[in-house]
Amino acid sequence: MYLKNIPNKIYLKNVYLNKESPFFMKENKDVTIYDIANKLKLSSSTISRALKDHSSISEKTIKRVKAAALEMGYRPNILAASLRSKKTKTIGVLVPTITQPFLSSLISGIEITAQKAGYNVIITQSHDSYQDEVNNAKALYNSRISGLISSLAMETQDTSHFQQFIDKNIPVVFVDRVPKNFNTYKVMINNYAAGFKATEHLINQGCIRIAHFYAGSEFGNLYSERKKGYLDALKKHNLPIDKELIIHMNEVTYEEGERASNILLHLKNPPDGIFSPNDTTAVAAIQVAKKLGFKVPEDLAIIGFNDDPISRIIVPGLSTITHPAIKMGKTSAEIILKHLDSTEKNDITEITFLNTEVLARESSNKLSE
Amino acid sequence: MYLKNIPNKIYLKNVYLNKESPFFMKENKDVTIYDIANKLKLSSSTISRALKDHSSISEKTIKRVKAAALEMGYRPNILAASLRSKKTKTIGVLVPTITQPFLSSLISGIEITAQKAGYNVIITQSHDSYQDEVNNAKALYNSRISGLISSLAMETQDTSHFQQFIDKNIPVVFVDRVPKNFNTYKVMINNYAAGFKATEHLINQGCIRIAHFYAGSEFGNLYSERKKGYLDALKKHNLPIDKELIIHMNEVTYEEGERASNILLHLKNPPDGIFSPNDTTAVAAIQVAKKLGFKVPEDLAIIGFNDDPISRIIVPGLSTITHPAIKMGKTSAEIILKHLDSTEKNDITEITFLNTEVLARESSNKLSE
DNA sequence: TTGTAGGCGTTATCAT
DNA sequence: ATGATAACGCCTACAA
Repeated sequence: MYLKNIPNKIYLKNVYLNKESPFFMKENKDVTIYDIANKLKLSSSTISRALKDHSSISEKTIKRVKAAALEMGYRPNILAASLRSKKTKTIGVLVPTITQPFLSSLISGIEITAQKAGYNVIITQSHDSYQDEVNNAKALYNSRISGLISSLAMETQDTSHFQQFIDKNIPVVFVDRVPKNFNTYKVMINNYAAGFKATEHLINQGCIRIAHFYAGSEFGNLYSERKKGYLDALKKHNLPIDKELIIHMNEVTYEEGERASNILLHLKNPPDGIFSPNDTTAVAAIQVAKKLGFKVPEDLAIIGFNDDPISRIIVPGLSTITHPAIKMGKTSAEIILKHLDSTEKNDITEITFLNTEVLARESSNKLSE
Repeated sequence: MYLKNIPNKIYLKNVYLNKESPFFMKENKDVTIYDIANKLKLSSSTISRALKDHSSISEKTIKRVKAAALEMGYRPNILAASLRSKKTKTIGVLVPTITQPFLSSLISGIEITAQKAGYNVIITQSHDSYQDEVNNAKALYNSRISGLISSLAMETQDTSHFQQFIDKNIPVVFVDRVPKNFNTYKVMINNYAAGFKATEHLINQGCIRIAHFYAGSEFGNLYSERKKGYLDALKKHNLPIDKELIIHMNEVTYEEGERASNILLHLKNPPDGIFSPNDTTAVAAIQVAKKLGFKVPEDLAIIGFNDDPISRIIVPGLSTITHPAIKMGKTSAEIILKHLDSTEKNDITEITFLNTEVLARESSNKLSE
């Protein structure tokens, strides 16, 4: 009887031997279930069960145990539990950067949902570099995350570094910038439909020569889908497609937006509308237009994409496509949690499309004149 | 000889019994140092040492071990190592929100530095709620983070929930919104000096009636320091202090900025300059001023704080105070790493002040006329 | 309802 | 230079 739970007892000697925590320091050893067991003359397994309200433990014991745990300042050792159960309760996030408004909102949504479920969120940034993405994926894998949420780096063409998660049945959710040929959960908006809507909105406002910025690699097919929507909207309304009005940019930065806008607005026959696949470049367009003496929206209507904070601050207010960032984050996290909860095989090819809408502000408002 | 390393062998039976991973699934068991040991007819301790280039292991063995590890797809189990060593290699971050440009940049800096050192970053948001801050602190504590970086919630008056970390010798770094009476690492800017510089800049531009927005609780003394700098700059230049021009706001939001600006610009004797403690409210001031027919900077010069992305996009460009967000993040992480590296007692009362500068754009440029 | 025992994977200590 | 062993704290199959 008095011999049980010995291991920890012996080790207590170390409290006095360990240089880093001599007995006079308050850096006291953590209380374990063994300590509670000894105090209550119970076994460690009973404590373990009681703390989790196991059905086989009597009400009375459960109460005693919990009271003692509280009093002794017990905190469960997640590491030990994880090692034993092989489950970590952490979600890994791997995105290009966290400083873009869309992505920081996305992560915020993930954090809120994870938080509630008692999960930790580990973040990593690829800075749009393929190599960093590969390295971070490896690091997260080694950290034994229980699920991964990722948005691809611009550079990424090959996604085999995500396969390791699938092989271990660790759910992977791609958000927004998703790969074409990788079977796993995806949370995205319908970029084609959004591009179509945005363009049609300009057409409805009376634009007949609509320009488009078009960006990035073909792999994360997000921008090319928006472009398709743009083209099809023109077709539907019998408007000619003028290649001169479709400008490619490498990055969707303010500078690239300025460059593209300058090209467009110096054409002999400049556009009367621009559909920009991003708010930053749309704002650049507004500024360049104003500088060159174009009136927005009278001479040139502009619509962006994302509903970034600037879009409501710029004058005139930028019309844009709403992009439900926080909701996408929450949804992604929910998918992970659901996958982990269910014991059966999940269908990981599920794709969730979230809704987007035209948010009309002044920059496209030609009709009220 | 053939009996050693038995434990794992026996357990292998479970591979066939475990419902979640029957033998025909590829969800194979992780390779452990025992597996390598068996294959090479060595002991697990030798493997463990070899993998860490321990000096007592022969070159030859180290090579053999590493080759085998690679070939067998070994990955170290961080959980087991952490449990054993009581060290986790994770940094916890507890901030009001990650969607503010300043904070997302801060976290980005933290992540970059942590990444390089092989640390994970766990993020949590308090949403400026005291209760959430307390809960998140507890959760991070239970996750056994090795260090904490935090910026206080607006609501927070009491910081005793951070004491648990100090008691366990877990380094805590407060950034930007730091508590007055809590002895630990702090990384901040000199808000007093920055407020002084900003105000003096406006005075040098010829302003003689300078207004100021003033926000938030007194506890995180950041805004009150900026205000002190403002007041002292006026004094130094023998300008009167007019209480009418000092407007308190509860939050530093766009809406509050609009409200405050409207009050100011409807005064009989409106200001000819505004020092806003934040870019968002400064931008609001620009917009309100323009709407009311004030010319910026001719009638009203404005300077903000932070150098948020909007400040260079708004027209006229917003003069502001640079706030080295990424650097603050990197510095905070470095402090944590340094603390963890050193075996001696550290001086945790160290305060690091980072430099800020006036970044003059058009919104305060009265002199070039 | 409660207890026993052994293992999760690694590492430090003490041998050899 | 290498090996045996116990311990980190928790959990669960099996026993009582």
